Amino acid sequence: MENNQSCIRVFADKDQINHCRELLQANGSAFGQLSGLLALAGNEVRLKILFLLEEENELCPCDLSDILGMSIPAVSQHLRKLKDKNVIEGRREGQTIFYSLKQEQLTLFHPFFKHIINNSNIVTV
Amino acid sequence: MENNQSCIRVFADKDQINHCRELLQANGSAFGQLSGLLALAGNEVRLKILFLLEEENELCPCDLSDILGMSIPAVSQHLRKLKDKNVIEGRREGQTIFYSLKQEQLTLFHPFFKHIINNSNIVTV
DNA sequence: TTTATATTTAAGAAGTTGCTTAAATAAGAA
DNA sequence: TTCTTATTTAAGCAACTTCTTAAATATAAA
Repeated sequence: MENNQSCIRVFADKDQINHCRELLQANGSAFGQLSGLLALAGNEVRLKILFLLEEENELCPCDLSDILGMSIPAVSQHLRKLKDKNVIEGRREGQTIFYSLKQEQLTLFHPFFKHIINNSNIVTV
Repeated sequence: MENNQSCIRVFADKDQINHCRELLQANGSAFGQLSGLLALAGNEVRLKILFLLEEENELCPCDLSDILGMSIPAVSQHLRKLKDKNVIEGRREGQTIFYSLKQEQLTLFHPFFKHIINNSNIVTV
């Protein structure tokens, strides 16, 4: 931002602005971490994957590809993002890898699943 | 997806796959709508804006620019996205426009604010 | 070992996001 | 009206996302 003659309102409440700055500082990396997780669920495909894992307990990339109607590499790349942020984990059974939700971020994601069910009921009924 | 000889596992559970497809269909546009909202909060700047509006009740683009340390047009463009999805609303007072959270999506976003507070406490204490 | 199956990885293209700068709009004060 | 302040809008650009296709990896079966 090269704009030094920035707006700084005449009636700006300096105390409020400082208080806000401190609020952000006090909460340190929490914003980055949380927004990172929300960005995962902010993609429709990944939200569906999370919802399906909640419902079915575990699913493999192949089945997800079939269910979602998209290529296996595309699904695999979404799963990797979810795994990288500790949202899901995989267990191998022969050639197949079954993915499931990790407990770690479930408290955050759980309300979304209810939100989906509730919202579609309103539309459907 | 041009890949017709798709993976379709030998041991795939056809019933489970069909059940999943129906689950997605039954919930119609809910996934698109919810992921759209989550994508808003999935940006660190916008998450901070939402958090600040929750804390301060209302703030103008100019103050937000000052608090967040970014240009006014950049802030304004984030506010527009939030307004377009009915998450915030503005009221004019002279030349200043004060933005605040709308009740509409508050149930969804409220847990995030608690999450931020809790998470930063863990780190700080 | 060769072949088939399940998954991942990598390179590249197309689309989206989020900033910048400059110009436009809108209201208040001189 | 002209000037200042607050905000929005628009064009352009760099970075990021998400897909595609092809190749690599890993396990199991012939």
